[in-house]
Amino acid sequence: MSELRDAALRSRAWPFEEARRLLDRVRRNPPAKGHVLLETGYGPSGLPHIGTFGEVARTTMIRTAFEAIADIPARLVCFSDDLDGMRKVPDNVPHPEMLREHLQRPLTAVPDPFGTHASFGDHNNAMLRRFLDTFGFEYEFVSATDFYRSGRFDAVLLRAAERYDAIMAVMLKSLREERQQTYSCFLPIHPETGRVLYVPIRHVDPREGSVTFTDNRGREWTVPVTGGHCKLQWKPDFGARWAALDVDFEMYGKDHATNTPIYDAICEILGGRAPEHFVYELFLDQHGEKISKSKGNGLTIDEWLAYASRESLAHFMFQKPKTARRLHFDVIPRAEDDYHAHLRAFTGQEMAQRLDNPAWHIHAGRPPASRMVVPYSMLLNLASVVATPDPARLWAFIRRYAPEAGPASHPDLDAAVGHAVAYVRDFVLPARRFRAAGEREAAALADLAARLAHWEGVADPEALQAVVYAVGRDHGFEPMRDWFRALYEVLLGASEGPRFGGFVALYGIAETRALIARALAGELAA
RNA sequence: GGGCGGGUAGCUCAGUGGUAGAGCACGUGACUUUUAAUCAUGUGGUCGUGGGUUCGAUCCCCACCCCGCUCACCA
Repeated sequence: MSELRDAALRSRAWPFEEARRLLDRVRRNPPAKGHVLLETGYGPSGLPHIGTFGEVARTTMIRTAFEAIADIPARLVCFSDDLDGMRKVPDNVPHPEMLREHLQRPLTAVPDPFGTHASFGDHNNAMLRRFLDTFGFEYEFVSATDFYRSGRFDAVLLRAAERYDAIMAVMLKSLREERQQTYSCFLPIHPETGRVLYVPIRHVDPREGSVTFTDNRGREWTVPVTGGHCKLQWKPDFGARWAALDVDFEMYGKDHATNTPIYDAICEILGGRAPEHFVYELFLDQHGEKISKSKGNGLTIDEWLAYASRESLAHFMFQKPKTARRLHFDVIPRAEDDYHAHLRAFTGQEMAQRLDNPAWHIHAGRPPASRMVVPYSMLLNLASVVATPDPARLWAFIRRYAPEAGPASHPDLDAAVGHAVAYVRDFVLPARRFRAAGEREAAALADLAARLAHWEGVADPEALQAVVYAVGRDHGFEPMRDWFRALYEVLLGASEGPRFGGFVALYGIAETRALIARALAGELAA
């Protein structure tokens, strides 16, 4: 047995814990399909959110761990429930009035409000795939609409018609009396309106494989359960899908946890074997409230990626999936720095430690070397005080600490510089409040500009600092701090800032004079 | 009511059956000139409560307390 496998079989990292459960499962009962199938589900009623990403990232980590300990291949299916009826119009998409006309129709039957895809469901599916591809996940995408219409689901749907009573017995037990009256596991799609109907089923014909119902205008219809003419209610849909695909593993958030026995029972009624489960905790916002699409709290994937690396997000997802964790802007810098700390630690670690290292799981066992010689939290600080949206200026500061560093040789650091200046652009610069200079301050500023105009030689930070200080002294500032405060408030729009000589050296003497001129002309405070 | 998670330094959180950790914050020093964006260093915790297992428990087991989430209509 290899050193890796030996250590992996004993690792306490959660992906290995899960992988071992999966391995036990297939040892007892090897899958006829010759591989292990992991599934993640996606509801394309809105844009993919960070939880969807997390589910795929975590499932992929388990898959990677499984492949390290088993000789059976593992596949990952990303299943989009796009035959689901659109229950409400999302409030963050264009043309809501158009969408309103298509309520209750399958998402793949609703026109794309963005006008770029064949349907709204296709659009959202494409968004999901774009995100997954950006991260380099290996997966097979399956559309529920295709799955139903292509007939791949038919055998299980026919069995559901045969065992309708058994399914209903499981379902009704979980429902209140009121809902029991109208419940059916089959949701017929109206042949004329194309809407997914939540109507009582009057008759199920297992031999014909059809269901009969009455629509809201009193007309009676009989439609096949197969071929996409009927959809299954979501709980039976889960179990039926597991049975049809022979799914071995699926994780979901704890809001689904109570339903596990129901999903499993349906799966078994339909001849399947219930997969292994993993219930993860939900994400909270900075106030400890659950993150939900409708509330719009928490972070989007795009927001995270605007201010930190993909790997830092993967690192966040690796951490403690069974603990409810806060997901908001403040956790980003730490995620980035922790990720790089683990990359650095990896090199000197024994195999057992490596398998517990998040970097192993983020990079499928082969993490790169970190070139992040300046911590991201420091970069943010630095970018904030310099208040520059220009990566080159930030790089000039970085070279004071790390002269050997550069954008080409340190791509991860360069990316972090880009993220830090994005942060400055989006949060620091808009918060700046410039004020006009007072009379004495204006005179001192004009004096400083004049002395800078006569500057010769290199822009030495210490020499420039001496000039700045001399100007303050000559104009009678007491305490001297008032002079520096004035510089920051008038020129930089903040009450604190960098050591000013150093700032002038890096910002540029001519540029500083231009900045003073604009301030004295009242352009900054305006 | 069922299920799940958390309770460790002032704050946010790591962590391990063998003397308790980080970041931030705070204190001090490095600069004869505001500030820290740097470096060094220090203060700081009966690891929720009570019991059990153990040579030894913050960690494992049991009970309890507090906080939060989640499910019960829909997905």
